[in-house]
Amino acid sequence: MPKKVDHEKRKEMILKVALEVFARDGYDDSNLSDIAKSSGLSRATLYQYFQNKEDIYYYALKQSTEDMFVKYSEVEWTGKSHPLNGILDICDDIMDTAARNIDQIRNLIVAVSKIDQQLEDAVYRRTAKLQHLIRRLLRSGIRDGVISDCDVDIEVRRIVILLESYCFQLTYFSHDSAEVVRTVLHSQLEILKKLE
Amino acid sequence: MPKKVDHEKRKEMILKVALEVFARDGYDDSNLSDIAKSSGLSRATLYQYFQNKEDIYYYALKQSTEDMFVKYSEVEWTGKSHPLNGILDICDDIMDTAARNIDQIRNLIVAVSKIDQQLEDAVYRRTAKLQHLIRRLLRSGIRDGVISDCDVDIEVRRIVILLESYCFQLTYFSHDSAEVVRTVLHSQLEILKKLE
Amino acid sequence: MPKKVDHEKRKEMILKVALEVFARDGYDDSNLSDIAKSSGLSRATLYQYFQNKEDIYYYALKQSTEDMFVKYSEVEWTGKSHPLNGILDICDDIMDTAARNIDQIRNLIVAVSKIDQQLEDAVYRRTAKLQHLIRRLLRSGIRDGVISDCDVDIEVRRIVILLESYCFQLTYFSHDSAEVVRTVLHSQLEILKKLE
Amino acid sequence: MPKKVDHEKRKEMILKVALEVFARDGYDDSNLSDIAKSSGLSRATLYQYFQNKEDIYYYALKQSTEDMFVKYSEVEWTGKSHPLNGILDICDDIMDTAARNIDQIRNLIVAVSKIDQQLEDAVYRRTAKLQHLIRRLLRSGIRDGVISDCDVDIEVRRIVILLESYCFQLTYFSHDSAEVVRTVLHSQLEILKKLE
DNA sequence: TATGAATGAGCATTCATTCAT
DNA sequence: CATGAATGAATGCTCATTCAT
Repeated sequence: MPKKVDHEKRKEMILKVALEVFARDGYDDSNLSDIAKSSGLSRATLYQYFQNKEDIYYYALKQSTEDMFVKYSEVEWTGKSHPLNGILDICDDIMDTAARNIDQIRNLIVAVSKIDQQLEDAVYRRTAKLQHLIRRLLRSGIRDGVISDCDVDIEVRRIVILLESYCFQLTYFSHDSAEVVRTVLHSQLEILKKLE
Repeated sequence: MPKKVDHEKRKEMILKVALEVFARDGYDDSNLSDIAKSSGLSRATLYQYFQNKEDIYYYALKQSTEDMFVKYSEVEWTGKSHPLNGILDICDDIMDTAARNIDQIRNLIVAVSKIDQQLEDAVYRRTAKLQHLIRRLLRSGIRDGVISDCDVDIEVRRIVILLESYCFQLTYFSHDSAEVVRTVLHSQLEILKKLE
Repeated sequence: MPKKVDHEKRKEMILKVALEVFARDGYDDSNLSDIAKSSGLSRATLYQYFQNKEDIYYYALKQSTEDMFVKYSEVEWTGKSHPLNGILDICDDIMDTAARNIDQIRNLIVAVSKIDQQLEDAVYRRTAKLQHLIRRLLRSGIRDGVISDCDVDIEVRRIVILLESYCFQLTYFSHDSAEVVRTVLHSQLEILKKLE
Repeated sequence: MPKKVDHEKRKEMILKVALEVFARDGYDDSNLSDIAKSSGLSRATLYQYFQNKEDIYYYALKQSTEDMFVKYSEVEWTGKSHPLNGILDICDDIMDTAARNIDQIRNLIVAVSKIDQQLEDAVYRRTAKLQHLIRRLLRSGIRDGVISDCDVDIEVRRIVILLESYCFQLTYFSHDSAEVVRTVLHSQLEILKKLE
């Protein structure tokens, strides 16, 4: 039973390389030769690990996003002094992460809009836990009287959309522009604070 | 010089057709055969009007954006009851226009990020007059004491960025999501209103 | 209006070359590079005349068979001394033609069995007029009392099948073997002669 | 030497599986992966039993044909009432067998025409015993005065060729068409019967 | 002996671009 | 001016075959 390489490890390695290539050139302008060369493998070998180009793309993105959002399902964000601070911390953390992984974000945006017909659903699914967490924080804040009564669903959506916009600015414009979105987000959260 | 007019007319005609094709299929998935066929010309003839595919794309987009923002240089927006209402009307008008031309917007976003290396500058150039108009309105409002004192440049940038986000949501998500951005924009403008 | 080459002529030239290549290598083992090279054209150019490889194959065969059977719709075969001699002449003519175009025949057999799922129908369609002619000759012979009463349809079918077998022997075996089929065919026709 | 037996057994098993795959998909459209998977072996292992794909094909066919014609070397066919009935029985038996194994026959025809350059010789070799048997039956009939004097070699060849034609019709056309060949064969044998 | 891993060679197809007329 | 004709350069994908373990 010869088993020179760890199949899963190789797969991940390829995906990592592929993600870089896709991020740099986009799906259409990239080609398997590049990915193969960067992987130190032949084009044919890629087909032992993945069905086709789209398959590689799909899994590269999947892995990328799963890594990115997995932590927001944790409970560590709930014990804050003020629920809005919890939300704010989460949002800041997401934006910081995004800022540190611009390539992945860029790729994600271009990518999903091509493969997944319903980007909205795709993002929704991936951020479902995150949205749930924010919703819970908002509700507890309203219950405790520290967040003014508001339509929770709409506020959650606003927050998510601003986070998306942050990523968009990051991708297509600059870090500076993205930071402006951060101030808007902060300001929107501020409005929710109940005046005593 | 009647020939010259024909030449220009035909050029514009090609660009118009090209824009439709690009909007429908995207840059990569479109091809010159389609544009030629839709123009009623041969593929080779396109090369007498433009250097190459990218050239056609570039000018098609340029024309598209120029058409879109040309009206915001007018002065009709200045005579409003409250300068913020003027800004609001302009923003709403832009967003309405965008909503009515989703394909062009989508194209624009994907396009410019490919050709123009500095998307930020490109957008800046195209919206320069618009930004100038908003800035003037803000300043006059502050001078008149109806807009609270604020960093005008930052506010203008916020507005522009939110408008961009509106377009982004329109392109990659849905009309509904985009409308959420509109509420954020309204809310941000509301904050600027001076309390008496 | 430049028109350096006659489109139809070029098409025919390509088909002629293609037929040779297909006849020599078979459909699967042939490739467009070969056809292109033999045509003195580039691979890409072939696609200006035909949709794809299968298309070239299809038309090459179509042309080949149309040429081959077109003459049997003529009436020149009817004025013979004995209707069986007419049939015999036709059959001999077909077999002679086949013997002179072994490559085309070989190609036809391999080809149609791959592309056309219903080879039987394909051959039937192409030999319909021929069958009709033989049927008419048989009937007139029976009416005149020089051909013994028989099931005309079955006899026609026998003749066609023996002609096919002749081609089959020609293709997969040898000219000599095929000639044995000719003697069988002759002998079968002889049986039909009415003894006085 | 138990290993040796296993080796042969496995070889036969592979050939059996291969024959099925080849019969189903044809030589070109089949691939070693399929054969390997169906054999429960890895692709690489096949190369320990056979040189290459063509080798597998060759032996698969060889085994197939040997199985098919092996019984006609027996003597059970000689004790018939009339030698022509013996021949007729043999021919019918062959045609029945062929009709029951259309896939193998089809494969055989396509196959041998590819690998064996001299198909005629190949078939001759495989049917040598059969031809010998028929020849003996014919001669004994002539000697006994129940079969009219004829060129035995030619008649044997006719019979073999009609049997081939039966298989050909079976492969490329239909069972019905093949049956027409059977009537021709019967009719040809009938002619040999000596009139008293 | 068996096989997981890797690959070279090959193929159909697309398309932007050039050029002679 | 306009265009029919031609093509080079890519690209995704397949598969028989080799080899180290």
